[in-house]
Amino acid sequence: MAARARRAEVGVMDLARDLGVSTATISRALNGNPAVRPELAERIRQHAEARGYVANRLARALSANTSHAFVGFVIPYVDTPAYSAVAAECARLLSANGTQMILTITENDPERELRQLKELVASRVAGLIISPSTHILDPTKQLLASLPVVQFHRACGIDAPGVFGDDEQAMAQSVLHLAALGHTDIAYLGTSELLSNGAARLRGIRRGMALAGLDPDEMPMRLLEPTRANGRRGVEQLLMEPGTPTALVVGGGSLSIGAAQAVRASGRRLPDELSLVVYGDPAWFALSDPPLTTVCVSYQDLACRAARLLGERLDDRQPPRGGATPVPDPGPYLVTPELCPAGSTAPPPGRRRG
Amino acid sequence: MAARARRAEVGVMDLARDLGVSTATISRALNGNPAVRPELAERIRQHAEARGYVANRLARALSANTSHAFVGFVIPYVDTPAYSAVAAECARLLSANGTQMILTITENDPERELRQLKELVASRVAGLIISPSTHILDPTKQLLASLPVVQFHRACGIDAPGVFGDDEQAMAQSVLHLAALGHTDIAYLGTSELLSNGAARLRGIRRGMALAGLDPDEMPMRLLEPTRANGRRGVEQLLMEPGTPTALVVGGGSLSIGAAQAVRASGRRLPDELSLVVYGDPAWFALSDPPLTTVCVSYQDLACRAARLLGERLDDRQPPRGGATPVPDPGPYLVTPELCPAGSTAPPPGRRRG
DNA sequence: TTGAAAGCGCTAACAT
DNA sequence: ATGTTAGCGCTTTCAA
Repeated sequence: MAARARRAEVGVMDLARDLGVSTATISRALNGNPAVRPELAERIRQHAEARGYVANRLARALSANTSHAFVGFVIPYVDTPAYSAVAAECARLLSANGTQMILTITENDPERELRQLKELVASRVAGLIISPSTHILDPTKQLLASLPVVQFHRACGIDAPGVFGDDEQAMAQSVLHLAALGHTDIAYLGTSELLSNGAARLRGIRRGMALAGLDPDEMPMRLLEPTRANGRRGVEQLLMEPGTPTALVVGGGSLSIGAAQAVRASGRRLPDELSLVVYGDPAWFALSDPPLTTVCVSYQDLACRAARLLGERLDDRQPPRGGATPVPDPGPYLVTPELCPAGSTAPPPGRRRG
Repeated sequence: MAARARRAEVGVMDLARDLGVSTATISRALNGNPAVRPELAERIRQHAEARGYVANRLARALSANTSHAFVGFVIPYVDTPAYSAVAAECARLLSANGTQMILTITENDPERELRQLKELVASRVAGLIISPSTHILDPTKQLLASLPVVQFHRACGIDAPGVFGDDEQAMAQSVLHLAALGHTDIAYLGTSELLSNGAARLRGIRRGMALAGLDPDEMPMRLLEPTRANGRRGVEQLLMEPGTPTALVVGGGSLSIGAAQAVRASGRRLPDELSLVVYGDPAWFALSDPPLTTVCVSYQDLACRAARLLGERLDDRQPPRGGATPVPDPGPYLVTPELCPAGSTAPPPGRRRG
């Protein structure tokens, strides 16, 4: 009997006919509009349920010209925890809000980013969570200015709130940690200064060096696009240079994985022959032996804030009148990474022998 | 001047008025309908571009009652490569097709899964790529029967194509590998038999045991929900049992990570005191020392096939008449994992000393 | 408290 | 080859 519930596609009109009321009443009841007599509303809801009615989100969003049906989630990659953890958390929070998340991968390609952003506004997304590509295009910036945006991990000079790791602070700390152990020859492998987070990390490193009484300009370093391969490459280059460093700090998650591999491949023993500080999610490094001293970032925390931030921004929609935004922008949220010292850092060889 | 391009929201009507043609012509031109005079079509496209027109996907999808605007991507988790790699690849392929991907995380909760699936059909998704939850609900199955679906990693007894790792084969191989080294006390830590892949892996293990002349029923094993914590727990339990095994096979990605950690924490040396075979993406285990013998799965490969499969299914839409599907269903696609022997497997202690 | 009717922005018959 | 005219399924004035 009930099994023949094929693609019947029940709509408001059907419900209205069934119950002898108007589509308007149906709509109101289903949206919890208090103007409907409670008893009637209940009956309508039950009937809708019984007939297996599911509202067409497209029609709804089209009609109510503003809606929370979709938000866009735009990231360079999804197969690294820095992004996937945030994606997971945002999906969860948005879903609880009845909003669907359109996932979009840019692979750090500015053209692709722009194209996909256009498609997203074409889908009338209520807002956007984005980790911008390195070389963001101008039209992209303009687009971003036209709707609620929350950025994370990377900032791209637009006027939108964002959540970021407080990398500068953490990186400085890691240098001081090494210096306290007695290291003076510290090398840095990090991410392009064109990335806002790359720049912040480098600033931190330099500040740490200065605070430790070392000359930042003497420091051997490599700034590369953040990939595992570059992590390996960077280590190989840095360890081949004259005046080999006794300690290496890596500023970037993917770089760190590659770097740790390369260090092991080079045969250098941690921490006897080299001290190593990596960056990222501790889970990545769980298997390495010895455990690595890590600048730990809580991506979960970051994700929560990003999602919540967008939630607030969406609720700011339709400020009744007047141009002044009542909610003061609290500036960027900083998630403070924590330096977790472990077995990969120790005094340098010279010190230990002396 | 051009800077005041506020939220002007150009629509087909505007373009039509500008150019003195009808909205129908605009629509046709923009959709590449050959019925429009090429010159006019070109002019229209240029004007649309110039005015910064972006078609409203919602209106489009609502009007053209069938569309490829959205597909749903439904997975239990996104922060593990088994899923995120597939998500990335699908997003890429779909995007090239002008389709947006709605990401949905079930966290393996059947209720949540059903709810989200309903929301997806409410958004009139053209199809679905899904890795079903463990205890899928009956209404969920019915829903899945009503639209093009491709499943991956896990099968849930619905009539839909899918792509899976050929785990049975690979797991059998790993047992044979250990047996060839001389192991007779082999333990297995795997995933619930309720999961299709858990069942397949266990079948493989048993087959391997039988082929090696060992009694599968004697084998110590634990079948747990696939999490890292359970990986640790399982190892602790198995290594505490009387008649401690000399080799351990782990069937599951997250389990493997936890297991590797627990083995190290237990102080057992690989491969001298214990041989270990893990399962999953080699990248996870890149840092472990010694390198782990791994059943390697190409998630990228799997992802490609899944996305392509859905592409085909979507093109099958609207079979003009007649009920017979012209394209024969090729059955499940199997991606064959590869056993990569490394330093974590060796002859058992007894053998070596003898 | 409810209904009638006008859209939302686009596509697709059906005319011309 | 182009225009006219209905819708798609819902929300939302405006009236009653």
